[in-house]
Amino acid sequence: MLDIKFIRENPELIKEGCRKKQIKIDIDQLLEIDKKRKELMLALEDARAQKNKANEEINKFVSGEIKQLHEKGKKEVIILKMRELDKNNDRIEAEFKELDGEFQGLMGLIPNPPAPDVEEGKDDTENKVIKKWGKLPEFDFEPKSHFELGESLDIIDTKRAGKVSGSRFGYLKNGMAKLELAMINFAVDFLSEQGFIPVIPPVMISLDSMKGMGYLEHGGEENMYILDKDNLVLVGTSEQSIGPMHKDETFEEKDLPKRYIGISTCFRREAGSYGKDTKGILRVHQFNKVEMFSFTKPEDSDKEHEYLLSLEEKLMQALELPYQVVKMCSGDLGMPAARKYDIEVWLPSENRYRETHSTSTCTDFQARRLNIRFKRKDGKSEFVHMLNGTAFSERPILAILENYQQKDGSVLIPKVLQKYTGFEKIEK
RNA sequence: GGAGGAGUACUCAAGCGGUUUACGAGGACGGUUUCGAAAACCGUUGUCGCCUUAGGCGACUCGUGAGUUCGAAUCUCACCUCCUCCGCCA
Repeated sequence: MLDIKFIRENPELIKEGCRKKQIKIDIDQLLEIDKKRKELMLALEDARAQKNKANEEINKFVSGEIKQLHEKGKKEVIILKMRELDKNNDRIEAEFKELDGEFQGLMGLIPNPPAPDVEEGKDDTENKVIKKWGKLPEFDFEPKSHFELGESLDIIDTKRAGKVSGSRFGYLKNGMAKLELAMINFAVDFLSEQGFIPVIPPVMISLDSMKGMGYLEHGGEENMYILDKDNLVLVGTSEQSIGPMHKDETFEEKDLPKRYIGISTCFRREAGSYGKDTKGILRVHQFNKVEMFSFTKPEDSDKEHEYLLSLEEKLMQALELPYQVVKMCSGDLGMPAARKYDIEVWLPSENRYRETHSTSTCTDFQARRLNIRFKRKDGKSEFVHMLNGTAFSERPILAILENYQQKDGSVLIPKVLQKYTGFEKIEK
């Protein structure tokens, strides 16, 4: 949700933001509705004020004295007047509610405009690589893909998962299961040291919460598992569960930035990705992820975004995996994001980089919807800024398998993870 | 699943149809005082809007939403959340 005051004052900027994100919304129509809505609101307030005033008249003649009024026939006159006021009130209120519904509906569809430094582009083909790190591995043998390794080492089982659950699921077994736990523990330890608060959040959240995070509009619900009977949604990332934690709350200025690490399973329907990445577990309906989430003051959010990116890089560097950083163009940003960076890891089997991390700043967009504020020293309250970023998911493990594979078919474990796994190698 | 009880501002907490402008206490912030601090005292401490120079004024706000009434924190209904007891349970 954007600030209507800001839209009134900067309509061109908002129009440009919508265009850059390739979302069609008639801002002029919105402003027209806003104007009428405001007039109606004033009329409604005035009508209510009249009613309240008339009521005060009656209040002057409480209990016993009201009988006196009655005798004089004055009560009937006042009450008749009240009925008139009531009618007027109801009429304006009904009119206002209708217009307000229209207004809120339109407001809910306007995306957060891209940050000024984000380049315009239509889709992911126009994203820019801004950094490369690490040396690509060289093999003196034909490297296997993660799913070939998974099968030969008996650590990933998609066949049986197909039998039990369907496509895009997998069993992680043996060394793979331990490696995943090791990576989660490593990330949690690393980020705890940075002051992040570890959280295992609910993975089912209310539709309201999901709406507050801005992921239900513009077809977003297509990618979610919605539990109709219970009005719940399975989260696609723990961000969706952590953001609404502080709904309707006001932080003290000294408590910001507030940083969390969410550890959760994530669920995605992957609608519209038929035929893509069908082998192995690169793209699955269910995976575990460690996620960073920050609440900051507005003036700190850009700095925080760079900080989250730097932490993601440090994590990848600790695993010694070659990666590149990609800055997303405007057309590839979601509804709430103002700026987004991806980290893509090198996958030898595909001979290209694939996304493992993503960090976004949503500025005050989500905070406005969820009503999350903070109080400045002078007592004024403002909306916080909210940011998120991946620490680790299952994809980096696949990258470990492929980048650390040996000629004999075994896989070495990155040094930093060895104390967590308790072994240095996965072998048959 | 059954039976009860409760949700009031940042926190605790009174009020249970009309002198409520939501009592009171604590916390936080600002001020007076002080060499400085404590204490004391005086303010401020929800959201939206209108007119403005200071500063006024209005609407909304007692879990949420409807309803009864001239008038609702207070009465009625529905829903949400929490607590206690019973049952079931990792």
